[in-house]
Amino acid sequence: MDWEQSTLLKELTQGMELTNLLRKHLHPSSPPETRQVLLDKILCSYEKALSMLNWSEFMVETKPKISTLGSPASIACSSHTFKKRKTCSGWSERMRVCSGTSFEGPLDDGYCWRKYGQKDILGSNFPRGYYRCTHRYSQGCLADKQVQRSDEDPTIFEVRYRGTHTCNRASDSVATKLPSTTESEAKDHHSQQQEQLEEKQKQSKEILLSFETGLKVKTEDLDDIFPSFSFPIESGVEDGLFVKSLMENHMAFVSPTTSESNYFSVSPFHIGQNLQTSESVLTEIISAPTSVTNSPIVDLDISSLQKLEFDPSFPFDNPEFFY
DNA sequence: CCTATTTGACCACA
DNA sequence: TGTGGTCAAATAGG
Repeated sequence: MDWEQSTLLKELTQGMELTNLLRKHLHPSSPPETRQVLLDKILCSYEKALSMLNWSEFMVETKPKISTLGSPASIACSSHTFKKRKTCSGWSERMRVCSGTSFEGPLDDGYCWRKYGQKDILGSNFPRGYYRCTHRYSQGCLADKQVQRSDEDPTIFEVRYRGTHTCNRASDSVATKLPSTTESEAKDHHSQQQEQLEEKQKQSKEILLSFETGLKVKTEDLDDIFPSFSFPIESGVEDGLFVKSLMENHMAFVSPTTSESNYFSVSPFHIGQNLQTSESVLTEIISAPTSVTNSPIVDLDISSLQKLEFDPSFPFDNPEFFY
């Protein structure tokens, strides 16, 4: 956790320094663009710091409790095959990503994941893939996800997320902050790889965009499966986290690839910002169907989320953002 | 070379 | 002891 602490400290310190810098540029003679850039950078720093704190807090708060997630078989199979097994806590609720066609493989959610395992799951027809953020060691990003093809509908992928992304893809192309003896040579190679990566993501998103109309993200409220488990205090946290994961994905799904719209290539930390302002609304949307006992599945279309993702105060007109 | 994936081994936990 | 999660060596691929 030393890395996390130092990064947190660094982000907060940077935020303070930038604020001081901004103060100097408050003069009307100073160009407004500079203020805008500084403001954006400050927000970026603080959001990153907050994002890290959220993750730590989440780890502490949810660890002792039993996960509200059922076994993977709980959804695919009827309840008689369900085992009340404590899965690894801290996972977000399940999201079901449907491609609408027989589109091969799990959908690209905009992040770089590295597969580290695959396991056949008892009672499931399809194996579960285990992924972690590519930047786990380079940037200490602790985001994880599990992907499993649904038994009911093989075109649907059930995706579960754990942790939030603290990585910053924008910083990849910039020289790495970590001390490295082979920095210069690694940098060239890295930026080259980054280009390939971006190209790959671009292609995926283009495909995704063409699928947008048929794309569905569903969640299931597992309180129906765990009626005896009620965590009124934590449920808000969980909803928030779930929404965060959901937002991150939708963010990726709707990301345009054109160069003129930089906003959508923004880091997840900004999703967090928007999330905080609109969380109650989103939570309401998502938790509303929990009272519906016979249909716990929620369909969320892109447009409803897209509206919420837009922050009217966001500086759309600033091309320097994240550069 | 380097990075990503595959896959059997290993481990923790119930 | 069985299961799900993770590790790490082997392998693939650019």
